[in-house]
Amino acid sequence: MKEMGYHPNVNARNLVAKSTKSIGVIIPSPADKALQNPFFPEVLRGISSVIHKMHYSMFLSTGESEKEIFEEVQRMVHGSYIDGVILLYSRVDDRVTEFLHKQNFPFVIVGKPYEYTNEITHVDNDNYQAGKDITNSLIEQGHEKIAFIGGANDLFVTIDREAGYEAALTDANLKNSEEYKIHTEFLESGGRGAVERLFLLESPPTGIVVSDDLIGLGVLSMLEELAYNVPRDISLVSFNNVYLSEITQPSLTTVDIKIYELGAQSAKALIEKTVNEDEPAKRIIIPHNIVYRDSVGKKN
Amino acid sequence: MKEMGYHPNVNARNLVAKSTKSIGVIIPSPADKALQNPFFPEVLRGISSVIHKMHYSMFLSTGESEKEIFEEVQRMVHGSYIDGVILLYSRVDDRVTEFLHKQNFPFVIVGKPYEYTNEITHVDNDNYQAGKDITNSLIEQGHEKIAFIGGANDLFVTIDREAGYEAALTDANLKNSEEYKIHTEFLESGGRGAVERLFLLESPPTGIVVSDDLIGLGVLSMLEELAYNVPRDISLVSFNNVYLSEITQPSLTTVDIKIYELGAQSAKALIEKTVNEDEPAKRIIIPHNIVYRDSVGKKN
DNA sequence: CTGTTAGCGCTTTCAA
DNA sequence: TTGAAAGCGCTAACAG
Repeated sequence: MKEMGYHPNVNARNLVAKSTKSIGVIIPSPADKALQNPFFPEVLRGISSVIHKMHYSMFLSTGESEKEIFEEVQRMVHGSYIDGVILLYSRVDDRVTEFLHKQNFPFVIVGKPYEYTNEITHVDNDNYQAGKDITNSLIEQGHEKIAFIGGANDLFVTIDREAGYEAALTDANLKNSEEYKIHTEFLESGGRGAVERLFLLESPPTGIVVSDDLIGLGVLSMLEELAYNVPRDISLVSFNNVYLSEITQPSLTTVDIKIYELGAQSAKALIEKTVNEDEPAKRIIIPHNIVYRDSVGKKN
Repeated sequence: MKEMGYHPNVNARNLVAKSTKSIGVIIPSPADKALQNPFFPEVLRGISSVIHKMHYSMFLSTGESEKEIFEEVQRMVHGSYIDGVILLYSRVDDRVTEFLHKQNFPFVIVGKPYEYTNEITHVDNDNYQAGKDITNSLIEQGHEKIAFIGGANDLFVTIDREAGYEAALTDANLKNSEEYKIHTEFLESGGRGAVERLFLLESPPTGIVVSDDLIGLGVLSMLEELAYNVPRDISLVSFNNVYLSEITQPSLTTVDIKIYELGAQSAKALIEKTVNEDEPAKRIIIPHNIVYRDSVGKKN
């Protein structure tokens, strides 16, 4: 009967099984910007590793706008393209999250949900603690004037890491001034001015905590142009431990947030959820650790 | 009838329509390595832009091994998960290409197919010409001793770019020596030795053509560690014009191969092929141009 | 234990 | 123009 060359038709099977063994992965809009950050390829790797192991497939959604994403998610969910979705972002007042939650459709967030924190399975780092740890690593080297440069501040990562930075400062009885905090998309020209202003201050910082390796790379380049030497004149630390941070000159001290693991665990949790209807919501925290490299010097 | 809240079921529709309006995108194995290179996120962007416009979806295949990829492609094709596939690589003696071609399944290659070049639709740059052009840009600055550092040399990109480099040298009556050519995966420690050896030569190069921005970044970092100044001591050019090349210190002169366009055109061609059974095979060449930045100096 | 049948949700065809 | 019916390829339920 099934001699050479028979292959089941997925659509027919899915139709009756009411399951597609596919999951949707949603990249934040605008996808073109997001994909610039090595964070995403790396989560994707993590996700796809377990996806494959479980014989699932992966639909990638990369809308250009929030609206486009929302529509695609709607289509995917209602059309039963997919069994579940992984959200690679968490934003304040996000329609997609709202929708998925209302529909009671299986989904997990990589990051921290804005609302319904206890009802939505999410996998995240302890970004507050990570912010504290990395800031302390600067304090331990004698730095007392430490600035913070972060990306979009409607993102929880930024908020949490910044809060950790502030807490570390406070714990060490160090000045915690607004002048020392910058929020910028580093690729924009605006970022440059902000960094320059930092050094025009009466008492410029000797250390900088940057919320992301990619921004860190931009800052590094800026600093070099402005003729500051890292780590001699100024120390720099960041987050993510993306492969870039190893290659830069000097290499970056950064907190390794285990991006791959973030992806793998989220996929695992999602599949469990799709398989078992009433798998409870949970929060999965991936431990971080600091990777010490060459961008930090002792305060002299 | 169709008041609020009706959504067609894709599987039912696909079953009868014999079309899924989905395409598979195959990332070369091992996907984890490949995804490190910003090239892929960027093609993905290009692909997804037209995919969305046409209301198609995108299946991402990211196997860890050649075998895994092959199996997934088989599953996707036979199970009619997808209407067509985009191959993001072209390798010598590739099973996947062989399979797709034998099956007469719609697919396009980003790059140059090894066999059946005239029967397989592919979108590519003129990498030979690009290699020539970028090498000439070095020659025009007075450089006569120019080295070439390339990645895996079973990839057509590398081969073509290297051939262009050699042609430019020959055309200018310059020395074309084997000692000047290195093939390496820059992330491996081996690469370092190879670069060091270059400068131990009796007559070390004053310019380097690197086959890829990512490798370029690695070389840049190495050079800095070895205390060579770019562009003062040595000039560096590369390929791809990935966002990184703008951010490095110094920024990289590189050939812009329009990665986004590569992706967009391949998706467009594929969809045409899936829609129209006997759309003829074609070769689509995306024009390149050189982006001049700060990594090149005049030979002094 | 093997074989037959109903039905998944849609589109397309054909009849009214 | 509108409505009923057949069938896409499979799985699950049921009968033999």
